[in-house]
Amino acid sequence: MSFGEGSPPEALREHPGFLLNWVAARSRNELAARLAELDLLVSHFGLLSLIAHEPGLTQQELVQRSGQDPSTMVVTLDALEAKGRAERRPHPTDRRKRAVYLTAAGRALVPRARRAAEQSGAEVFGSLSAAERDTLLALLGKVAEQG
Amino acid sequence: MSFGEGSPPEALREHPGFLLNWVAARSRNELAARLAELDLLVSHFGLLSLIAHEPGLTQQELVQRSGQDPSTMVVTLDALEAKGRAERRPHPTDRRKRAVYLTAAGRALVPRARRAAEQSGAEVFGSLSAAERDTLLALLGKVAEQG
DNA sequence: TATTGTTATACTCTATAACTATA
DNA sequence: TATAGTTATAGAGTATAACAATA
Repeated sequence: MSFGEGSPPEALREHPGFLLNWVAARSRNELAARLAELDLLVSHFGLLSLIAHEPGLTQQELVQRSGQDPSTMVVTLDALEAKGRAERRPHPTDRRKRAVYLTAAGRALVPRARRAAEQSGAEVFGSLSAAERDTLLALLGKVAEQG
Repeated sequence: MSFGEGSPPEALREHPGFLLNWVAARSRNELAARLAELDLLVSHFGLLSLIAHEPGLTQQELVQRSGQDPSTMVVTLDALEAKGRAERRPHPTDRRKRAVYLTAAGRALVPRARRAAEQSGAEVFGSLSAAERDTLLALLGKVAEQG
């Protein structure tokens, strides 16, 4: 079943999990399209945000915070580094570790990407009032917390 | 960014789209785990539900209703057919077309899969009250409608 | 000529296991 | 012995393009 395009099949609308996945796929596709204009993948945006939030973390720490696989982290960081948006630096006390920072270009990209994310959010959730959007966010937050 | 395990990174919680995808991935993983006990993939469950809802549709019609790619539809139906859960029959008036039906085993599987989906839903949305779940469903439905 | 279903193929995303260098 | 990072590889899941049969 491929999600997020057109409208969801009637037969499955009653399932909250299905509807959730459908809407999520649409929001994800929207976000991907917006971020593509900045030459950014969704996963790269996520990692960029993490590094911006806590610069100097090791790859292991980024792995823990993102839930990404360590090997995937290597590939993602390679890509960010190849585009000059992040850099690995030697860790001050442990030569096995690499501390990860954003470059100036990477830092400049964060607010632009954040705006793109907000625009895609506005597009997807445009049919909801501000109050409804707050309610949705609160409910999702509640579900996410009991992981 | 791999979604749905542990708890979402603080830095991204403010984005409704991100949170949505996070929760959706968790619900999807939960559903996949439940359906695996019935030897069912999520995409197969979706298609099974579609066929149960409107038996005798052609593959093209299933493609339109599901949003799946035609080539993917072939593979999915092959798998359902190999497990004796669905069957292609000749179309009465157009020899190019195949009418798709569930077998008795396929029909018997639908309520069991539906129960599994309900259980996984209860697991994921367990922290919400019934009223909150209704609200969430209504809000998601509203978002989904304006595709 | 257009449509239905099919095949072969390729691409993206992610995970597993084995390796290295350091601790 | 254990940990951080890396590499090579494989597995889902999905999409693209070309094809045969039929309309």
